Amino acid sequence: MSTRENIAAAADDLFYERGFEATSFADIAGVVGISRGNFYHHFKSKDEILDAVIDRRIAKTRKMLETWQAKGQTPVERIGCFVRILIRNRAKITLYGCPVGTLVSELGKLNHVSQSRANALFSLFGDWLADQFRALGCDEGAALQHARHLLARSQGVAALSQALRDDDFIDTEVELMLAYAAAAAPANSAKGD
Amino acid sequence: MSTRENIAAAADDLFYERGFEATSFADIAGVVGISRGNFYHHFKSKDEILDAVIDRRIAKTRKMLETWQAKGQTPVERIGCFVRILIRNRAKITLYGCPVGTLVSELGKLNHVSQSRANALFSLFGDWLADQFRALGCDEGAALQHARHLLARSQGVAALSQALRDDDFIDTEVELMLAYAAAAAPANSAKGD
DNA sequence: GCAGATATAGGACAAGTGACCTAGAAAATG
DNA sequence: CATTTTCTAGGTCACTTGTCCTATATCTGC
Repeated sequence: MSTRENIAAAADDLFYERGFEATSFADIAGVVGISRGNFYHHFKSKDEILDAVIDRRIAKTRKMLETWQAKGQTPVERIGCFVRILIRNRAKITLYGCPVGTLVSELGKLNHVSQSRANALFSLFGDWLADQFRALGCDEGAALQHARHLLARSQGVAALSQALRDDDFIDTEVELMLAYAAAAAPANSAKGD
Repeated sequence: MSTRENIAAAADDLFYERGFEATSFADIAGVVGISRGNFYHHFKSKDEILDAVIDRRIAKTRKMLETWQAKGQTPVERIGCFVRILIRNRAKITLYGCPVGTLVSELGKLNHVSQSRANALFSLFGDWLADQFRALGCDEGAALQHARHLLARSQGVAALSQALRDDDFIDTEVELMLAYAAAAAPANSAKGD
């Protein structure tokens, strides 16, 4: 892996674990094992590193969504893949929250130019989820609403699990979200509504 | 209002709008209109200001919950008061997220000593919500689960509304949460389940 | 009006920040 | 091998941070 990629990878972790502003060049340099002055050969500024980190996360997310999509499962099962990230990444989420949500929140408070770029991560998940609900037979409006609903629910679970520390809480909420997805198809939603 | 209270009030706003770490003494001094050196007559450190801010928020929250409790409404209506904070504070939430959630998240990433103190704010809302569900006839376990569920949902809505910007989204989710509360009483939950 | 407590201003401090520069090492290219 | 390009280390820069100090102002009780 190139030095540039090493820097982006280290920054990715640190921005997640400590936050963007709280992470210094010295911190990243310490992890990568290079000198501080060397940064500016690869990135012109800290903001440029942030953009590289966001690009990295977008690429990783895209790949992850494609994997879920290619598995040939039903839309409900694919939505299950999304929901179960909460379980798969439970340890880190309990400590640092959702990587997307906390970054967008911090950049928003900092009035940072790259907030809109970070929001693209939300759109990535949101659009993909909406596709699944459309595949379930939902019309455009319902698909969007369901997608945002699950996005919000997972954000909430991540945020609260950082405060609580109750492992059962995540499991319970994941089950509820899976049930929500299963009941979202138009034929079923009439019954549940 | 005393200078000490002025400092705490200004810090309260700034910590919410910009974040704890991103807010400097110079920022607070600018808002209050005093000199930087004057702080240390009222607070020994920045962390002490943070504690004062948390105390302030706890007191305000307690008062708010008491108001809701004293209104003599039904438990479902009281839960509605909680859910509708999202609408009442929509403008600020869209810009800065939930004051409780974003603070707890930031302090968690900073490994800050006062994170547990900030978590008390979550407990305040959580315990109160659990009381309402208990009043609805839910047993201890169900009441706790419902309370955390709504807490998480409201966190998620706040987090997502900072990214989206769609006013309809908040309204839709609030309606769904109100419906959830209305259906939570044991007699009704059997029907909905 | 005086003495003591309280409050305020403004400067100084060391430490850390992002940014920049230059000299030299390493790698690639001819 | 020589030369050009790419990379790296370490120092320096101006600036900001939280913290602390001292001199002055304001208020309070006698």
